[in-house]
Amino acid sequence: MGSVVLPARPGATGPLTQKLSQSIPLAANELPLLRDLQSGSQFYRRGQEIIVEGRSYRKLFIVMQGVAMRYRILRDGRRHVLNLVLPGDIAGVPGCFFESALYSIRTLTDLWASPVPFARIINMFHTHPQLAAKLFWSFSCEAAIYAEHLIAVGRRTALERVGHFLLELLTRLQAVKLADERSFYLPLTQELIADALGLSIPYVNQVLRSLRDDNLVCIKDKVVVIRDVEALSALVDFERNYLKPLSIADLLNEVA
Amino acid sequence: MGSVVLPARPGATGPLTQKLSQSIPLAANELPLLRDLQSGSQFYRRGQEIIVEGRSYRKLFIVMQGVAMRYRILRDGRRHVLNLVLPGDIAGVPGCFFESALYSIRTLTDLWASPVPFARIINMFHTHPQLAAKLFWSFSCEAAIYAEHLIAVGRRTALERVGHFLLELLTRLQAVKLADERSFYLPLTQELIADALGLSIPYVNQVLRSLRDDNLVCIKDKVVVIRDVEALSALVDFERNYLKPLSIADLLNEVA
DNA sequence: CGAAAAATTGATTTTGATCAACTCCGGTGG
DNA sequence: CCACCGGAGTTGATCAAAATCAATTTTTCG
Repeated sequence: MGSVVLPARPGATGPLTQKLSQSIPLAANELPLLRDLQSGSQFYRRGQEIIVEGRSYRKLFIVMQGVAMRYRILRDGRRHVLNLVLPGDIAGVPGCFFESALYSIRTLTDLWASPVPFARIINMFHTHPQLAAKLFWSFSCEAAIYAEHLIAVGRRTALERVGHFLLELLTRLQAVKLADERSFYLPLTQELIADALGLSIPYVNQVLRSLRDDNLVCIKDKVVVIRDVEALSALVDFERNYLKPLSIADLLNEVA
Repeated sequence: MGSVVLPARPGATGPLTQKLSQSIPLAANELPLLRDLQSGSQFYRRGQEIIVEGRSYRKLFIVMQGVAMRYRILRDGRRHVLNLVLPGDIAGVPGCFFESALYSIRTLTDLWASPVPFARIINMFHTHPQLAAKLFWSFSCEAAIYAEHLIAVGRRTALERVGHFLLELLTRLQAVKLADERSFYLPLTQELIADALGLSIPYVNQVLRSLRDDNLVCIKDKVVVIRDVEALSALVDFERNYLKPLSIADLLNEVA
């Protein structure tokens, strides 16, 4: 197990704080707690399994830097990639509330993440109910992402799936300042895309080539450039509503 | 809008209480609150839209009796059914934290459900943090169900998908005493199954016929009988772990 | 009872999988 | 520095699972 503890940078807020603050006003007294949750970064090298299906675990992992994937291997060896875990995401939910892990999580790059024991999260419901509500809200938004994946895989064509996949990553990475208006850096393999979208590798390759030929998407040296976000969104029927949640402020204000 | 308020039966606990209590010990002081949440049942007739995509809404709905589906219509008219909402389920999560509903929810039968304003849920994080944690836990388990759907639609054959779908419903309905060891009553149409699994209607029909011919599953008069649960589970690689969550008791005890 | 919804079936087509090379590239060790 | 190795990308030929199309029958429900 890689286990080099990163020195905590006092001023840094951490990607989770950044992500949350985009749509939820965070109270002054919540910031130190959030910073503390993200302070115990451990190092995991590329290709390492953070969570192994079938084994039990008692921690969540707040990703600080780097990328991982959550996946399952079926009995016939097929793999399905459930999602990519980006900086600011919390790895281990859902699936944490089971005797043993339902899915595996493996790093795609060298990665720093802060492990947080379950008990600490549960405890937060008592000590910081408002912050707990905000995390609850955040998980609900994540569930909306999975729902969109389900629709994409269930009822969309290969081209639409690939387009959605890339546009979603663009939007999610923008939320943590890891993407500019139209491009981002990620070590995506075509195998990974295929396993996330329920497609075969050669067909993903074919779809990507056609997107490249149409000057819509270019992937080179691990940099994904979406040359025309509007055109691609229209082509694949992408609505980013599900990634732009309502500010929870109104609801909280009614209570506070 | 149907809006006949059901008289509250003082002794009844409600399906949500029943479902939760299967894997979470509920404290004595939480029971009245849970009962109260489920007490304001409204009636919705079959085929009615409880939540309409694109419209805003400010309530969740605890289903007391009857069944509904959550779905999305795509621009080309295709429909994808995200899940079935059974008694004891809370309709409206996820998707509630957005400006407008991301999905529609329509009843499949006459249905009674108790609307609960968001503010009341949020408020519970302050007044009953432990119960809030339990609801949070419950939503996380639901997220595991969607993850399994995603795997099924992404990487399983049509036969496996249908088998999983029926076995999952059996297990979920058993948790609220609406199924016996091997059968349950539900108004499933083949169109509904097709739209939930990303298949075409004729193909679903073909798969169901082959299951019937093999004496594994029989659907007649809205009663689904799984003639050999073990054999079907083995055939379609169904593991019910994801529906049997860890009791949260240990985690809560560490705190209380 | 009658209309509409749902189920069933078969013929045909399509999307995307599978199979099989082959290439390109980056790292690594001699 | 270069040969080599393995992973990833690319391509084309062929195949198959499942979609689509088109009736026809059965069931359900008002």
